[in-house]
Amino acid sequence: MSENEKRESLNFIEQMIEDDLASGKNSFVQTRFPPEPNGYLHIGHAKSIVLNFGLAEKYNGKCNLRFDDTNPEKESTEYVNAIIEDIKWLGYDYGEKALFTSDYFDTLYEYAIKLIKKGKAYVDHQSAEEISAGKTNPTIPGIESPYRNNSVEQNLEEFEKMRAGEYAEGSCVLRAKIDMTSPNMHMRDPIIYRIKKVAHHRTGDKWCIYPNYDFAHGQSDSIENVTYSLCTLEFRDHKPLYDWLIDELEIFPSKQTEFARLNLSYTIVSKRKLLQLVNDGHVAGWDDPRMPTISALRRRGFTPDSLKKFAHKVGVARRDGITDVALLEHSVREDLNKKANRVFGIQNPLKVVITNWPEDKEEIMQAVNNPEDETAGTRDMPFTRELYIEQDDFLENPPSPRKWFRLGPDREVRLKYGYIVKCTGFKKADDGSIEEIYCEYDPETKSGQDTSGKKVKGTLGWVSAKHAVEAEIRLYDRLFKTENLNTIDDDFINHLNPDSLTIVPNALVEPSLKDAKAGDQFQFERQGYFIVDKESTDDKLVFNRTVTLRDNWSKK
RNA sequence: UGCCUUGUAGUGGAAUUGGUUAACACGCCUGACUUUGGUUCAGGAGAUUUCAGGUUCGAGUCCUGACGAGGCAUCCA
Repeated sequence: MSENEKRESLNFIEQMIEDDLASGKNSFVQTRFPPEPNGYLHIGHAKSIVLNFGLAEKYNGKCNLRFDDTNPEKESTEYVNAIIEDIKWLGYDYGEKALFTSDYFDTLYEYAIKLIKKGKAYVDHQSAEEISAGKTNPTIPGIESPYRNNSVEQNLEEFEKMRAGEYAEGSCVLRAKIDMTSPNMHMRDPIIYRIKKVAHHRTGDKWCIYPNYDFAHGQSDSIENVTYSLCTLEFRDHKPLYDWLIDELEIFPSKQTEFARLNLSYTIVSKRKLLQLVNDGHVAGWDDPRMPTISALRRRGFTPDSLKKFAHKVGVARRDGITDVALLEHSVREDLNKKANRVFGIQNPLKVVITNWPEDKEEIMQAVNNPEDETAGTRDMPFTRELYIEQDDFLENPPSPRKWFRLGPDREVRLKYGYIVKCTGFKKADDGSIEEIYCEYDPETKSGQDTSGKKVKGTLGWVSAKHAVEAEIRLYDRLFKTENLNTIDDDFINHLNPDSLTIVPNALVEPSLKDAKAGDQFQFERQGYFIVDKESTDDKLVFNRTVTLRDNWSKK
């Protein structure tokens, strides 16, 4: 039971770091988060961010934010800014400024020349198809390029011509000279520089040749003295190349370690597919609250803490699996339960007339803002003759009182912070729907000063008809109806959940919400957590449902 | 039929590095409390650690083999 008994178990990366620190192999921890600015960050990136920045915090090291911007065709400043906003929102400190691989283009160019001079790189004039064909396939040795043994002088000259724009795009590339027979395809003379006569979002027209990932990433890590370069599993095969280049270049020996990317049930985590959802209009944008992007999760009402907690709960390992979204949902509930003030919101209003309540009487009831946080205080709620409750809270023919705690003919419930009322009748509309119900309140049962001794099972939320504030509520459900989207054979678009968004245009919320501002978060009692959307206006409040409350009742 | 990574309750993920009844979390099920069918609290079910051999006093951990899963053959990252 003592403190030292509950020794926290380390994940394999922490284990490695502590071993390195202990053995003196490393004396500090430097990590980096290296997004390519070609899309928005999503929940999977959040895992990586928390891992990299979290490790730096834990071991008193540093974590750089470095944009891996070596492909000008796909990258833009819009994405850079969005990524920076997300990281700041998560609350991480990346030092003085964000770094860019493009800042190292001069150095990288020098590195290429060094490699050529060592006879370890050559300019290949074969077409893309020829190069690809030369690599053959993993089961048989590749074929050497006819340009492979050109002289250092010639390669130097031609590489300079590449840089000067004298060769057409696609006409030649710089290749590392390694081993065309390697069983590892990445070692079969990988392309390290290609011609792209495209302006770069930061360096403009300065360059018409750009290094590839393999000749940029590890080198940038090295330039930044990164000790732990953490990446996802699919880069495992690049590691020998990563090491080979650092070795040949004789630069700081950063080390790559792979971990499994996050897969989430009912969720797609692929930049390409997310882009498709946006482009094809399946969602309203990158920050559509149904998206798994960080900006969308923010708009949906997820907090930085909830995402961090989630990342820690998921853990880090080397085998890839699929995490249940329920864990994400649990993480927000856990956080918001402590932070969000409680209010009453009625999605589908049903009028209740308290027939024994005087016509014009208004009584002010005091409501607790957050039972989990005493400092949150209380608020006033006007109680009047005509109220609204949730339609779902009344049933004309309810099951037995043991199964149904809410209202029905002759049933009693408490209106929270108000009185216990008994249903004495109801009126139906022509179409058979319940138009309004009639109740009598018991004056002895006022909240806080109940002298009746009555006990009721049900407690309902309500809002005074006269004081209610209109609002639009957007109910979100999972974007996809299929649990594991990694194992489907058809187009993922076929798996979209048609009911992922339900708009409730005429909801009513309690008067205290009148001045709620975008970003304010609440728990609508018995319903879920909600956040005021950015599209909310003074005329019409708009709430996004972050997540429902846990519900042990509807499951039965 | 090449190479790399990886197989532990439904899911994620530990196991003092070869040591007794295989953590913990989510989910699920009971019960208690409750002016949220929430929260909290107490408890429970659920694993022949993919399989088959082997080494050992002792194997989830080591060895061999099989099988499964994922990745690698973009002038993407």
